[in-house]
Order: sequence, then C-alpha cells, then structure tokens
Amino acid sequence: MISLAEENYLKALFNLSNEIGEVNVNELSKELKIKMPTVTSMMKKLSEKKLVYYESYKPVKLTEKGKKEAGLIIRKHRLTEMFLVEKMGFGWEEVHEIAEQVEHIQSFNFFEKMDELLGFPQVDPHGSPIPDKNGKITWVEYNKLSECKTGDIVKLSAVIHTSSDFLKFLNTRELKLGLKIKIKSIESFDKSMVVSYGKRPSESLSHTVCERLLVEHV
Amino acid sequence: MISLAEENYLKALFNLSNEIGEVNVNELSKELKIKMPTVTSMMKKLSEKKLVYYESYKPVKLTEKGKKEAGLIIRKHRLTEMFLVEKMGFGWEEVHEIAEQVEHIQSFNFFEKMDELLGFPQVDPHGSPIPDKNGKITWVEYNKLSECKTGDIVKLSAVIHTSSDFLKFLNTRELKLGLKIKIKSIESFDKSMVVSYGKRPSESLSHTVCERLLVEHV
DNA sequence: TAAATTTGTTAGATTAATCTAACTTTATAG
DNA sequence: CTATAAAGTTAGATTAATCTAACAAATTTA
Ligand SMILES: [Mn+2]
Ligand SMILES: [Mn+2]
Ligand SMILES: [Mn+2]
Ligand SMILES: [Mn+2]
Repeated sequence: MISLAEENYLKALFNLSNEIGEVNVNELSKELKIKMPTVTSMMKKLSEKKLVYYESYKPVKLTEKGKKEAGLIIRKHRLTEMFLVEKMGFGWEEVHEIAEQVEHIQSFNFFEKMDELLGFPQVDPHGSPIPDKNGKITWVEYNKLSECKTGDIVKLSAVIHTSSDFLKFLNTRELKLGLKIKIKSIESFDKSMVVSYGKRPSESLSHTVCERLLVEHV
Repeated sequence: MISLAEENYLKALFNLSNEIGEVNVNELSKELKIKMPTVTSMMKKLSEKKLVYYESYKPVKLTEKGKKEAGLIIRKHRLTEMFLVEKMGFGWEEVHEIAEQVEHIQSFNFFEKMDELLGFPQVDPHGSPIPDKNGKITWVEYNKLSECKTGDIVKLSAVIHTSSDFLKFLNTRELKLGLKIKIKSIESFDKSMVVSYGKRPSESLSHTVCERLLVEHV
C-alpha cells in the first residue's frame, strides 16, 4: 500500500523529472513545501519499497514501478480535472485544488467511469497528456508561443505553470485551448507579441505569457 | 480543523445515535472497528474541541456543533452517493465505499455543484434524507414493510442496513425505491410476506427482508 | 585552492492515531 | 448481595509523518 503522503512524493518526483530531468532532495523539498530531512527519510522509505533509486548526496530517480504508480496518480488527477470541467461545469482555473484531493481516492471503477463518460480523453483541461492505464504518457512536442515568429499561425494546445491567477488572466483575454492565433508582430525590446485571434484583432501578450503558452503550427 | 479520523468518529456517532439513541464507547468501538482505548482517547480530544459531551463511564453525546459537523459530512456522503448513481451510472450497491472516501473532500463548490446538477435532492439512493447546508436532517416517518398488514398497498421509500449484499439481493428481485407493493398474504409461522409489484404477481419476502424495507402507505 | 554557500544527512523531538496489557468501574446473574 | 462478566480507563508502546538543531558533504565564489 502506498500512503497519501507517499503518493504526493511520487507525483512530485514524476512532475519534476519531466520538467528538469534529475531531481535532488532540495528541489523536492521546495516543491512539496516539506523540510529536507523529512524528504531524505521519505526517500529511504520509498527506496525500501522499490519505488525510487536513492543514494546519499545523489539525485533521486523513480524506478519503473515508481513511474507507473506516479503515472496512475497523475492519470486520476487529470481525469478528475477533465471531469470537473466537462461534466460539472467548473472553470479550468478552479479544478486543480479539488483534483489534488480526488486523485487519492482508491476506486478503480470511479475513474474508469469518468474516463468512459468523458469518451477517453487524451489531455486534461490544461492540455497536459493523461497517462494511460499503465501510467504511461504519450508525449506530444509543442512549441512555446514565444519561440514562434511573425506571420506564424498556430493553435493553442496547452498551458504551463497553470496557477489559478494565470488561468484567470487567460480567461479575461478569452484565450482557450484550440484557438487559432496569428502573430502580427514581435517587439524586439521586450519580446512581447501582438497577436490576433477569435474576435480580437489585436492583443498584446508579454514574453512571460508567451513562454507559458504551448502551440502547434497549423 | 477536523481530521479525517475525527470526521469518521463524528459520523459514526451521528448515525448510531439516530439508530439507538445513547451511544457508549463500546458500540462506537464496534462500529468503527477501532479498539476501545483508542475511542476513549478520541472522545477526550473531541470533547476538548467541543464536538462531544464526554464524561468517564457515561454514554457519549454530540454537542450542537458536533451534530452540525457530522450532518455536513453525511450531507457530502449522501450527495456523493446520489451523484454516483444519477450522474455516473453506478448501481446503489456500489456507491457506499466510494462515498466513504469522497465525503472527506474539502471543497464547498464541489458538493454545491453536485447538489445543483442533481436538482437539490432530498434523499440519497437508499432513501436516506440528505442533511441541509446547516447539517440539519428533516426526518420523514416511514413504516417497516414488516409492520404492514394483508391488503395494504405501499410505496417502497427507503432501505435500511444497506450492505452491498442486501442491495444486490433487492436487485435480483427488481425491488427499487418508488415501487408500489401490494401485500397479498402473511405467513403466521415465519412472518414472511407474499407480495406483488411491478411485473411480479407473486414474490415471497422473508421477515428479515421486510424489516429492512421502509414504506409509505398510499 | 581556500573560504563561503548551498545542499544533504543524522539525531532527536513532536503530534496524531493506533495498539496491547493491566487495572477499574459498572452491570448482570445466580 | 456477592461473584462474574462486560464495559471502560490508564499506562505505555508503536508507526507514520513531520519538525529543528547540529553536523557533513558538495558546489560555487573569490
Ligand atoms: Mn492539476
Ligand atoms: Mn494530492
Ligand atoms: Mn469516511
Ligand atoms: Mn446511503
């Protein structure tokens, strides 16, 4: 059995290693807001359980078993977020906190039913891929909007750093997944972009914003 | 803050006091499958928090605050059961275990949304009343089918002792809430009843079963 | 490379929730 | 009304998950 606390460590490890590759105790500690000595002792425990590879003073890595368990928790998280948005009418900025709790529910059928009712979605409301029943993720390579050039027409496919504040900001600009965006110009001094999309012929987006928007070329 | 463990004690206390009136440590211990010394120490803690009245060797009682908190947890439990049945397609025999976990989710909006989507239901899939937003239950007085007499026509309104096995048994007999049942005869030697309902002109129900079916006279 | 900083570990304490063993109080049965 | 049984408490141990303080290793900076 994997406890709720252990599940949160596995999930954090999985997410961090996809973002930054190797994960050290310090980073895990910051991510989880748990002090380093606690993280160290949890790594020893997870290592006993064959969920991570851990050696003193070295970065931590998930084992295959650990990856699978983490993937399954993230699957539950993302299916939940999708269900909350698609079937219960929540906004994409409201669902993370709830999913953070629901992901720990132990019931195969509960998430199976969500999956069915949603028609087996491949991504969550933020465009993040939903792991399959083996915890495996199919990665799709997107580009950051910030890396596109003037004249490009792209489709908004995912957002990163999905804080509630950032998502609310995107709401105010009517920026949603699936939207076609045309890059009209790029300011060289601050890398901000002027773009058009939907019913908005001219919107200015800061470089910070553009770095958080993932797009596909169309 | 009320911990998950504390929530389970409050809920058990609420349910038991509605079934049997005064609740002593021993009964609580059996209900929760937690040893008596643990229950005693938890009663001291809940007493500190003004959620129960507790004195050594006396039965335990919920305070008004305790009743409200317990009612709100039961509200979440029953809304969840209703949502699982009505919106997710689960059978009434499958929902209790899941609701037992979901009831601890901390999110006003999550349960608010369920309530709305369900159209503010008054009872759960087993006919148990759903407490209001103040944790208050409106009790409706039903009769046990076992206490009815030959010739009575009644509506099945709720079931008690909602074990999965019992509910599966009711499924095999197509017994559902809302059904009109006519009592054709009662065997004096074992108090079993011969009844008709739906497309079933003659079904025999044991006294044990009849004691667990709550009905309204029509 | 030596000093300073950052990162990581060890040791020991704390809190919540549980248990067993031993003892006490209350209830029940002769 | 005593003896036995049932219910309840106290004391002390255990496990999981956290913390702080002190120390150690590794990395960065000067
Ligand atoms: Mn999320
Ligand atoms: Mn979580
Ligand atoms: Mn519960
Ligand atoms: Mn129920």
